Amino acid sequence: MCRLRIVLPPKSEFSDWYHEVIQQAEIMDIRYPVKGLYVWLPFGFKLRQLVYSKLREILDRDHDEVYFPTLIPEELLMKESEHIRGFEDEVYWITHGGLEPLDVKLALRPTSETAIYPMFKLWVRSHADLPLRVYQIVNVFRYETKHTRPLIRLREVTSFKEAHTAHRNYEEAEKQVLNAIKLYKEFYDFLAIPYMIFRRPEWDKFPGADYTIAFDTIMPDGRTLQIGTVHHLADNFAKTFDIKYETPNGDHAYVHQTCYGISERCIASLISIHGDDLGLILPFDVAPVQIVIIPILYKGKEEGVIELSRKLYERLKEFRVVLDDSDERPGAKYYKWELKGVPIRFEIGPREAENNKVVVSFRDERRKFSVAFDDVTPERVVDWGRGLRERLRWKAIESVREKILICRSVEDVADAVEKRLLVLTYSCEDCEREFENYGSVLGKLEEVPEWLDVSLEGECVMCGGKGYLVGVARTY
RNA sequence: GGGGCCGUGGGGUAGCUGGUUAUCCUUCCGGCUUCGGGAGCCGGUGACCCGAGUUCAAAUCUCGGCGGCCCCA
Repeated sequence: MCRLRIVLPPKSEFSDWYHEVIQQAEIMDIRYPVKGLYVWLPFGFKLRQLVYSKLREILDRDHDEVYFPTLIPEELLMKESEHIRGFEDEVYWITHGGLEPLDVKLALRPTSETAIYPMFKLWVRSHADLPLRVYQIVNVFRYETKHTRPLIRLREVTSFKEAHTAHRNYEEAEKQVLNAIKLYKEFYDFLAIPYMIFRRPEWDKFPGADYTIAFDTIMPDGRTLQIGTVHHLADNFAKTFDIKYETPNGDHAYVHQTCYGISERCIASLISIHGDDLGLILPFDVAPVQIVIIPILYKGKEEGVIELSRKLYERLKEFRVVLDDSDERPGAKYYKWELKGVPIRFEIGPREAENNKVVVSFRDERRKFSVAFDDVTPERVVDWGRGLRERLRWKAIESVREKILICRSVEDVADAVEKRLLVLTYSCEDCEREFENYGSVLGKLEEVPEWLDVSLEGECVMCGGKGYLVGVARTY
């Protein structure tokens, strides 16, 4: 009698699923008529705000938030030669003011090093000004020519959190790199997203950096997604932008810098890794709607049901809770709020009203159980939220783990990458680049995740020499 | 970087070897009725991507632009 309407493609068809879920769950409207630019819808923007306020909270402990201009004059952008070589083919240029051609072309920032560091030169005078740690959350522009995808490959990255720091020497900057990694771990653990940390190969590091550390996660189709990067810049930019400080004994020295960033790809991974065939599954802390209460109204028995629903609503007001008394039928409401990833649902019908109970269902498990109304306290709800995050975390780790294969021979590598697995194998420095023939080389694994059992060192599968663990995969 | 496919109401589509009022589903709006996993009935709003060309006549054919999707490197 009730025809099952298929609204989402199954998650096993990941590309289609992703495309649809982003629209249907009202994360983004992807119909904006410029390639690579998308509109954040209210629900998606709320999710963004909740996720980024966690990121802010983490950074605010020892960084200051700032805001630099979007436009960078050509001369500054071009100053660091290696840096600009990495970006020049994807910079947007402003060439006119009204009808007048501009004397100085202005770039829409592809990232902000060249905007920020000339100011660092002015700000840093003595060793007492160091360390200097700032961050901003801004849009950046890149003229992508390949496939653009909402939240993943954009021409306007709308939510780029970039941090920039300056230190007295290489070692202190390196400590900051480790600190940044720690902060990013905390952030992704909070989102229950598994990650692996790689040191990018020389040819793939950030243009102008001494080295680059990257966070990668694995999407449901087996391709990896880079969801965070940390760069040690040494004194490369300091020399270019002449950022010097006076040491305690009166000498002058160049600062050593780091920068590190996270973009809305964190939202892409959040959606992709936890979601299922019915839509989003969001951790309790970042869900725009944390709780939905659905009254089940029978003719003539509405009063008690509405009364108990309101009472529950009042009691849980400190959370983001919706009492859905619209005139859709209960089943339709269940599907709607499941699509939107609401972690906890309460159902209240005549049976519950009569016995002072409520029916509870968690988004990830979908089984229902009955609880006495008086037992539904805010503390209990927080507890349920914690439990849900743990379950999500383990489920995510499982799904990532089964997409990793440890390979002991070159043939296995080729085969596994073809099957969309993330390959971990051993390589020495000389042979590392050879693996580019099979997929993208993610670099040297910096540390073994607690959920993976593998040794960081072994024999290079190419030449038999002393090797370290490297990742090879298809990437986004 | 190379190749292929496609643009029709808000979403998904039929029509495309040119010819009357552009098909169906869904969404949306109004009404009735119903409500324990996507109810039903009645009524209504709403579309041929843009530009040029061919033609008596273009959603339909040709070219260009813009936009989207897929495959390979």
